[in-house]
Amino acid sequence: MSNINEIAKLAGVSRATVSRVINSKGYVKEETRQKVQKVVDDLDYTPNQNAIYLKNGETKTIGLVSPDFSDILSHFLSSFATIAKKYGYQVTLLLTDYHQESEIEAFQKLKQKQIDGIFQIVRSNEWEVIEKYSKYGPIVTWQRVTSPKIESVFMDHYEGFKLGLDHLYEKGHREIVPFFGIEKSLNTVARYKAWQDFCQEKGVALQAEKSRYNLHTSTEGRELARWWEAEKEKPTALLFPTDNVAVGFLAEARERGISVPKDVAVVGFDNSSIAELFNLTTIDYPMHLQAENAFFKLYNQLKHKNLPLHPLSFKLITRGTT
Amino acid sequence: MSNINEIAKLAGVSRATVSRVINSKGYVKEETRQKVQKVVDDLDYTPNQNAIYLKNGETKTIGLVSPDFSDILSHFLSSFATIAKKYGYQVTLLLTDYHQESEIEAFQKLKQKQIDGIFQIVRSNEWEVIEKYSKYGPIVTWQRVTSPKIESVFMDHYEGFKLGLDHLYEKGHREIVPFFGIEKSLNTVARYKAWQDFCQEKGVALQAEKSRYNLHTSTEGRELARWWEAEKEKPTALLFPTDNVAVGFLAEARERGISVPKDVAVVGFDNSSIAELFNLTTIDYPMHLQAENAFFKLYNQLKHKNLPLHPLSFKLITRGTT
DNA sequence: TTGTATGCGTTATCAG
DNA sequence: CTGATAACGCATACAA
Repeated sequence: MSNINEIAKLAGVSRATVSRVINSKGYVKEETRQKVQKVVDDLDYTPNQNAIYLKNGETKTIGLVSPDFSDILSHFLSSFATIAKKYGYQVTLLLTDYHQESEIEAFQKLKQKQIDGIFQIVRSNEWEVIEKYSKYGPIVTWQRVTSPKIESVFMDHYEGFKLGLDHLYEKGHREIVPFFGIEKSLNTVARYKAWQDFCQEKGVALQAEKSRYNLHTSTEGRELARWWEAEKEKPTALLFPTDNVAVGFLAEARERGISVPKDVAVVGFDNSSIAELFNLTTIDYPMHLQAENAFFKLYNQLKHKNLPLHPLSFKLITRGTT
Repeated sequence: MSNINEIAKLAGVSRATVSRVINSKGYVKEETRQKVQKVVDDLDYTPNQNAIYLKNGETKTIGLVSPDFSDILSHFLSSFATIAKKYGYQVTLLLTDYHQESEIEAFQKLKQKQIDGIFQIVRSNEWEVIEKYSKYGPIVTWQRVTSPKIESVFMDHYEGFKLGLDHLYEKGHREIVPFFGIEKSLNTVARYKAWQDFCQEKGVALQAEKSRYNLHTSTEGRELARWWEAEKEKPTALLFPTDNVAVGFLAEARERGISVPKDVAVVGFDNSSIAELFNLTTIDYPMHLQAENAFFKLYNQLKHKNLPLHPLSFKLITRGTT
């Protein structure tokens, strides 16, 4: 279509001047600036990004590698993309569908100069395979990893879950049942371990048969309220995998006349905005800051800067449901 | 890093020859081919895609524009990406989060030569705004649209839903309750209209209060089984928004000793693979073919070809649940 | 304040 | 079968 040459010719200036106008860089007399701008507007000209990428040797784009559309991804992405944009970067989603080859393809984009860095939610290939790509650009992951080449923004959910359990114990509860999200995820494993250790430490019985996995929606939370009501030996406190599930429970409980926390105490997880609306005691999980840190780590490597990172820790937010 | 020049120097040949080896194009003596290949392997060389894109004037990439991660998107994407790959195209996901400006940014990529064409699930901007971008590359959409510039693979769900309702009527059912997916979606509106028209045509009562919206998961299907069981005036037939929801109903029904289709007839929607496993009567919704058509339409415009399109129509698949 | 010249890394045409 | 050379569209150092 139209290129910088054409604009230059029509405006009666050199390509360099057109470039200066487009990028508002360097000195341009206001008069010529307007002249050039008019031609740009008239021809509806937009620079060819591939030429710019090639010239600059960077794409100002970060690849976000994930095996699928998860709930985490969607939250993470929005925080990550926002902070990235603030620093002039775009984010492109690279879905692998749990295929190792697709993941390799994503990393190849780093090598092929299509993206400047990668943030990886969950890996499919071995770390040794992934590590090799770090020489083509920075790689940061959400998972726990001990590699000098790959940085991480991992948070140990063991700590967070423990916070909730201890809080309920202090409130006098001895019949605590926790629920979990994705069964095989490392975070669920860590949370489960916290439960195990808690039971052993406090000498209370771990009633595994009452717990459940793969809970995500508020609809499922509602269902749990019906389950609790029907249960003969009712637990006195429940610890939910997300605020979302917890508020489903609260909504159904309210409709059924179950009194929280009198009949049963409820603790959520995430401290999402809905938690406050339901006056829900929850564990603050600073995913937003985690996403910012992830970007900062990439940016620091890319631009040899030293932007400070947010300190990350789980926090108990005590509200009215305990 | 290493570029084609370096390879050429080390292999003692010209850039042109290296290019021929890399792309297996043109004549190269086997001996020199091997010599070059060795250097390529040794240096772990990969061509810079931006240079290739610039040179070729195309990226062999289609942008898939969607406002969010929907269930539809995930299914559509996998079919679409598969057929695209077969023709040498990649697919990149462009999420707009329902923001008009984000959608514009996605279309800008067409203008900036970052993608060759666009498939759009659901628009946020007016068609007049979107149309303007069609001069930079082909645009195909999943929605209904009458524009000479934008092609569509729209299917009217009215037809499909009608098929299910008529089938149940023929089987003698007069107490039919349909359920729906996303409340405001155009497809839901079309399905609802089919229900209205059906009731009027057959002279049966439309019991809107028994129906429900926003049903997606099999867990929600299970819940509907419990609802049905508790209901005093039980409908004799149910029409579900997706097979997924329907099989949840079937699973729960089985556990509760509800007999299908004796106690209640069940019809799904989509004819997904799970439908066959549950011997579920359903409406075949050829999304896979729709995705292929979407790509073919883009490809035909891009390459001035004339690949034939699949004929698209809803089909009733009668199985054991009616 | 503006223009000239050069290079980013690749492919394709044309000669040899 | 191979190499020199000219694009692709842009940004920038340097000169003017």
